[in-house]
Amino acid sequence: MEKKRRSPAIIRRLPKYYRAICELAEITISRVSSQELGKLTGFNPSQIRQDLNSFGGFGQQGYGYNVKNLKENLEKILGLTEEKTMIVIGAGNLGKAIMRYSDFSENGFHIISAFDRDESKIGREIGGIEVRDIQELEEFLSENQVDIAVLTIHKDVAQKYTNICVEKGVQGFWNFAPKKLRVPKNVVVENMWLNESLYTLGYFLKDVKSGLEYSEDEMEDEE
Amino acid sequence: MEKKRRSPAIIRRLPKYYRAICELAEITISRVSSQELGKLTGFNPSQIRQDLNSFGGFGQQGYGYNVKNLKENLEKILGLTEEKTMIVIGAGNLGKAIMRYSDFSENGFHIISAFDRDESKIGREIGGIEVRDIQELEEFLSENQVDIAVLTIHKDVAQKYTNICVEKGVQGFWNFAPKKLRVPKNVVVENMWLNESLYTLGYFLKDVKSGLEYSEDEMEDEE
DNA sequence: TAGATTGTTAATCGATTAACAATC
DNA sequence: TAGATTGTTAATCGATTAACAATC
Repeated sequence: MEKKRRSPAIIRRLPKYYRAICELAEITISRVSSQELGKLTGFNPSQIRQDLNSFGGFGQQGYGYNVKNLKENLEKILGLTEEKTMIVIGAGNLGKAIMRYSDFSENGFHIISAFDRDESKIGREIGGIEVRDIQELEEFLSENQVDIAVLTIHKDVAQKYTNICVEKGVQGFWNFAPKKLRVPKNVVVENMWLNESLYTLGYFLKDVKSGLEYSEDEMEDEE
Repeated sequence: MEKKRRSPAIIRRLPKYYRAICELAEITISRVSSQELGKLTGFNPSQIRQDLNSFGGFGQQGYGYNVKNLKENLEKILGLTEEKTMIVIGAGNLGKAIMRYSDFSENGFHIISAFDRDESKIGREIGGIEVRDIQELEEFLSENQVDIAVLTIHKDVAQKYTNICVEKGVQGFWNFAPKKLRVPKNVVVENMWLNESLYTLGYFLKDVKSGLEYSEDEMEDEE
């Protein structure tokens, strides 16, 4: 299976292919061409073929891709069939929102605990997940295998708790704190920076408003 | 000021430059070179100069960039000095988190109302913002100028409320619902898709784990 | 077999980086 | 003036798209 170039750009398209394929599977469509997949996702058919082919020949000439088969392959590539453990560090509004958002566990992402320093939160259960004293983080990590730490704490302490997690072998970080983290090479950080996203939106909005609707109302997919 | 090529890639770097410049301003550093800015942000100095220059000659040969000046220019470019109104559609966990996150208003992004269909939420105040009946959305939009709608509702109704907003002149959408929206050309959508982000993290994590720490422990910035 | 559509190589396009002249 | 660093053009690199042979 080890093939070809695989840039982060490719990887970020995979979930989009996966979503489209899931929708097709849901309405029990059994085959799809790169052409059709392109229509659904907004990507170039050629690009889709190349992306998928870099992971293996999932298609069949003259036929296209088998939906069920491709779905399974994408799940395997993305690792959605494997069970992953997560902890949430910082049970504030955002942390709570993530804890209550149960959809992740459908794809193997399980939150097994949350941590906070706030007395009033410690001991409570949110979305069926216990909130522990952040003081116990290190001990918890010694006793539990954790794949991903979700950072929903203040940016000023994000690095501190990242270090503790790294020390204890956590290799994945989903970072909502607007702070660039320093981590060792074999550790992965995925940033979810709300403010940067909003600023970007603000720019494009300003842009479009100053452009004064040059082409009124034609519907098109965003992106 | 109208100059050069400005790809989305450039625009998405601007908030990163802005953050770095803010940090410098905070510790009262008055000048910075593209070289130093590169160190702080992880971008190539050449790229930084080109990016900034596409908006105007903010620097000075032999000196670099004046921090205060560059900060102001970035604010102007990003439109952070202008006041923007936002509404939150869907006062669930995520919606609430955003309503309580007051930092946005520091840069001119003001949430003026929220909407939900849930009786128990309607009439309540969250983070100082009133939650209204979603039935009143259309009326509210007729009476209030809204720049950005934050979509934190279920994906199945995201398009429906987007249409209402578009109809009433809303041109910016910050979309947390995992659903590609169809909008007219002069409307901007910025997607914040948690699940795609998490899937991507999952992939890279799997990748790094299978790579089995080929180069133990060297610290480096992520990204 | 003919038609369709992939897999894969080649061509194009755009974005990043290097180089250097301009100039503070 | 000499040194530094931008602004800007040119070179490189990588990613996207087109083309087409392979093959179901």
